[in-house]
Amino acid sequence: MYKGVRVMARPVGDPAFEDLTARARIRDAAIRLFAERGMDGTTVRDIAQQAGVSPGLLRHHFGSKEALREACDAYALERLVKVKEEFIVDGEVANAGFLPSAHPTMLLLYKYVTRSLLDGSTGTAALFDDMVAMAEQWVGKHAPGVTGDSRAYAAVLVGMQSGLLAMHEHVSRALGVDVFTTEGYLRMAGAMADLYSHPLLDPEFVAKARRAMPPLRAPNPPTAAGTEPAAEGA
Amino acid sequence: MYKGVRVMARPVGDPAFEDLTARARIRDAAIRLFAERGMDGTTVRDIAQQAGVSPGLLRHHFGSKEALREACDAYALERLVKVKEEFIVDGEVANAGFLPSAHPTMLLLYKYVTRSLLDGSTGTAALFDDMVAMAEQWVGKHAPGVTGDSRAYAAVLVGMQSGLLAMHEHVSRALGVDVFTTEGYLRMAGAMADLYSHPLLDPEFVAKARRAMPPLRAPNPPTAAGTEPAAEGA
DNA sequence: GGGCGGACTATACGCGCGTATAGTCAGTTG
DNA sequence: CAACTGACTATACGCGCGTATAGTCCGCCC
Repeated sequence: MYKGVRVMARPVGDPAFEDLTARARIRDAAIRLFAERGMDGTTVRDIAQQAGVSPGLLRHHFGSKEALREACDAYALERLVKVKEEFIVDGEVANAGFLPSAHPTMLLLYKYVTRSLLDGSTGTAALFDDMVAMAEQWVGKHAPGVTGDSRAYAAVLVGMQSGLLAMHEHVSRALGVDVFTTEGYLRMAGAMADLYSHPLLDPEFVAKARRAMPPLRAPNPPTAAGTEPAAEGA
Repeated sequence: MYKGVRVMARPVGDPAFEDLTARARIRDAAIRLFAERGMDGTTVRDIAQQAGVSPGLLRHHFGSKEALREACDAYALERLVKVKEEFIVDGEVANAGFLPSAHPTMLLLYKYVTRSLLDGSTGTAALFDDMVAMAEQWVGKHAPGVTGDSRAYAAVLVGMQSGLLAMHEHVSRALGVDVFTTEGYLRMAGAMADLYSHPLLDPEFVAKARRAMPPLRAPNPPTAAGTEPAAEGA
């Protein structure tokens, strides 16, 4: 155990902490901290302290901070697809789909991947693309009222889903409960079910709005206040 | 004009660049860079260079980087409410609501605010809360099929909307067009209109899933693979 | 049992950051 | 004209970062 600075805060919920190899402890600490503060907001010294090792050991095992991130990405993705496989095995979605997500471990991985998307990881970006492709395929089969741009529909669907998690801090504040806890996640999922199963907008209203769109495509649409991104102000 | 390092890249789309006061140029450059790379990813030296002034002048006018951020927040919010007022004046929403958003200036401000939400600005966090309150009120009046948790419904709605913009990089990649351009934004809006005006999920399926939720609220739900956030792996 | 390799720590280097401060220069005011 | 003010630059300080490197300790194999 690293004694450089007295280690006070151990991952409390983690029973087998001492049993893990240092390499695994570093990776887990990194996932936790990257998920919480992002890549830039986390220092290798932070990670090392959380893992109970010296900063140098991190470099010994992973080579660099960037390489550590890639290892975390790979690990998170591997575990996620493993769960996904278990729940899609026989044909279609065996379970209700989002329910295994309510497990604390899954929630942490979701949080990590979500943050990783914002941090610009190429690995999770590829995951996003896969999900869009899957969504487009799904929409093509079970298609509800998609006007024709199924690609955009799928991209928006996946973007909203992951984006909602990206806004977890604000959604949690509005709900008074952390949406990355089982309780909060289920409450959020309930509202999402509402949103997805009942139309929110009047189709007539939408049609009218859609008719108003084409003229806006001009290079400089004739709209409200302000000329260019930089006008004088307060 | 600052000559410390030869200034090559000026904001090209900005005709009245030279006419702006240095203070305004700094603020505009900051909004642009904060929107693009976030607060942490932007240095005061970057901002100063973009604005064509010395780094010291930034401190002279704004005091600190954090104070500059707050000035940007205030400016962005002020301009946004000004536009919002113009489009809600007489009673309800006069226009189609999201259409003034298609203006380039608005898109930049949206991008800024979205990023600011992720960067933890208290000002934009308050804006988020306001929007949730407004959404809850709206949903209460024109209520579609909300089961009862209108608060969560509103929070999810606003979270998805802003979160979708937070994922703009990935959505843009999927669509092959930047969603913060007028063209891309309108395409995205079209898909959103589809999504909002037609139910995506079978209400029967949703009801079944909802019935499966309560048992999961136990502290450690009996779900898939993995024990705790940290098990040995790849 | 002697050497070899890998896990691990201590220490330091160089860089870029936000910030501080002293100084220059033009315009204004009595 | 002298004094003052405020916009602006030059320069430097200190800190914390990612990274590099030298060294220690211990189990393993011939």
